[in-house]
Amino acid sequence: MANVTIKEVAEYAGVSQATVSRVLNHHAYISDDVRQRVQQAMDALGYQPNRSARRLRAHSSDIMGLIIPDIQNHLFQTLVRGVEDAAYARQLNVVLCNTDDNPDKQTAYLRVMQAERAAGVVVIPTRSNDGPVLAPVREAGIPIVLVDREVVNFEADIVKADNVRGACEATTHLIRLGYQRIAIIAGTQSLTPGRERLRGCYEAFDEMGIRVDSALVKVGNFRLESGYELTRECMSMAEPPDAIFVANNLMSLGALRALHELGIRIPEQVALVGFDDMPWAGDLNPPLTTVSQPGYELGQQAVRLLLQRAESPDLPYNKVILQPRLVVRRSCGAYLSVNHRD
Amino acid sequence: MANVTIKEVAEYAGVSQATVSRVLNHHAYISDDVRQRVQQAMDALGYQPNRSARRLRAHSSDIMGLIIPDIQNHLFQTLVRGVEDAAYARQLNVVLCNTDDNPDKQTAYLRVMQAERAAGVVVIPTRSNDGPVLAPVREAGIPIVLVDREVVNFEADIVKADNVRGACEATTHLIRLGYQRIAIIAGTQSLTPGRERLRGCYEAFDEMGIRVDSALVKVGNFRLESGYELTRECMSMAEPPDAIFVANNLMSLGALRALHELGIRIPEQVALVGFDDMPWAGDLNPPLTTVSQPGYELGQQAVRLLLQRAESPDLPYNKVILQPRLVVRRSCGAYLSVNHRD
DNA sequence: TTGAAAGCGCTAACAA
DNA sequence: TTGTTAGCGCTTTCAA
Repeated sequence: MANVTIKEVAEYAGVSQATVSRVLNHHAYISDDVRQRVQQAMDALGYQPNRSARRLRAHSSDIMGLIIPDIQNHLFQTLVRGVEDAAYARQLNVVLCNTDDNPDKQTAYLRVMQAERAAGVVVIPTRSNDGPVLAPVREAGIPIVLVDREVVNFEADIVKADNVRGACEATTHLIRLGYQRIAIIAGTQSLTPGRERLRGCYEAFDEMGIRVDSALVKVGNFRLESGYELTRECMSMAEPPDAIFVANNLMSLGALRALHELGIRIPEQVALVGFDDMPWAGDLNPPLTTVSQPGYELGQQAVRLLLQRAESPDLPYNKVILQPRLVVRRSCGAYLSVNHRD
Repeated sequence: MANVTIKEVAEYAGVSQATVSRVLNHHAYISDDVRQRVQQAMDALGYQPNRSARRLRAHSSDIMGLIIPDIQNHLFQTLVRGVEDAAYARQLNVVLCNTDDNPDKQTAYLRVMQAERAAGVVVIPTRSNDGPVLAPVREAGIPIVLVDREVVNFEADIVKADNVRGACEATTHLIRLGYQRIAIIAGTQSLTPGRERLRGCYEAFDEMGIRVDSALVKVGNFRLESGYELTRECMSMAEPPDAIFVANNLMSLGALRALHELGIRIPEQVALVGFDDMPWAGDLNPPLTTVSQPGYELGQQAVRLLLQRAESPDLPYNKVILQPRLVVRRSCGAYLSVNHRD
């Protein structure tokens, strides 16, 4: 019943395998008569070409890999949608690999992609020193596009948001609102976004001529628990901050939880600004001010770069930087005077 | 540099391809001497077996498909983690396919999986009449496990939560709290969870001897916008409800947003209970009472059934039903008397 | 314990 | 316009 081969189709249609193959691949120079007979045979038998065999010949396939660190992170979810829509429009099947920020898993998935002769791979690498695992894949002829995070000693096409600018804007916003003791809960410093967002904060302080209190700069790891812990740490200081900038969405949820548990009112007692928007950020308590990254566009651009790279492997590498946007809601206190109902 | 073949390894090591293959597959009866030479050759050359070729011979592979309708839905995200962890522990690589509830995409991905000779596929089908697209895949020898949603005329292993019980508990909870006009925002009725959850509500009304006001039963489609619209509809009634049960997480976020926009206080003016928990449900405004499905366990069980099916294709089909759990927070008004701060 | 050879399903020369 | 044939990289008889 299942797994009909080209040979059987050929016999059924009374032609050679090559002819079936030609029909399959829409070759020119096939008589209508034969084409129809073959089509009918394929339909009748429920023929489905064996991809392994095809790939073995063609040394390539119509799947593309998308390797992300954490499916629970809304930014990556949006990115996935962007990649999928763009890929789907070009007849590429996206296979999603979730590494859980585990380099071993990433290596395993890269291996799979290489072995599958994927048409390309979009990667948000687990670490900045992932070059040695990425390089062989590229050398095997598989185009790679990085998203969000750079890798040392591994130049490649990359799409990312302007983290420095986003963090700088957010921090400036807080300074302008008059907060005096602004705490920074930074993310993993071995990752580009972690470093850049912290840098953005410093730039804002610099520009506004404010001295940084290093006791108020905490470095976390982009996970919820980390935001939770560091927020509690902040608020238990002798002189707690009056505002907190948190470097990603997961950590800001942690911060929110910590503040709720401590019974601290936001933004009256401490203002909060996060990085990465979430569709329900406006439904949180209070509605959360965030720096919104264009996740969907990041994904689309990644596919665009991938296809471009596949076509012209020797072009110089591209760096696409998209602009984030500060979405002001209640948690930063911007609406305190007009909208203060507590 | 890349794409070393078994032939090259064999030449390098001075043995035959067959021998290299044996080393690769950990056959018995190989001299240590040869084994070591081959190993060294593989390392030196950076050999990676070509999966397409392997699969072409073996008619199977070490990837398993996980086909989900919506990566933005937290339930499925948790499920993915459960599947991945279980699969990873058994050396299976999970490829995730996001159908966006689009039957065409689902068909495309199923085709890919079949062509890839996947070791199995875990599917949350887009529609209850997906039987005709699922059947051929199974007939091709690929085990299929359904999760969450049943398919008519397609018996298969299935893992799901006890939707009836979950919805019944939630509704009973609202009734016990004394609400008189309870609205139901139900989900897609062509899907099992949609039907079952609505049934659960009716059961609760029955058991408690309450007459259902059919004007208060609205049927949506499990999407955020749907929850939003129907909630606005409810609240604009001449006699609006004093409590709302919403049949999934996305729709409850929509409901929340609608109520916020209308300036309606929860739970004072209307109580709210959702289905499907989210990690940040406690940080919403107000903290949301939900029926929590064990997404992670659903995923793990699915993999378990899949492997069992792969081993013994002819066993009768299993139906695994896991129990949900009502997580009481503020939105249902249970804490109104003790915790009323507004 | 190892090697030679056939063949998995497909495509692409080359011939006709 | 179609068929014959070789071979992609691997595994697995069968023979040695």
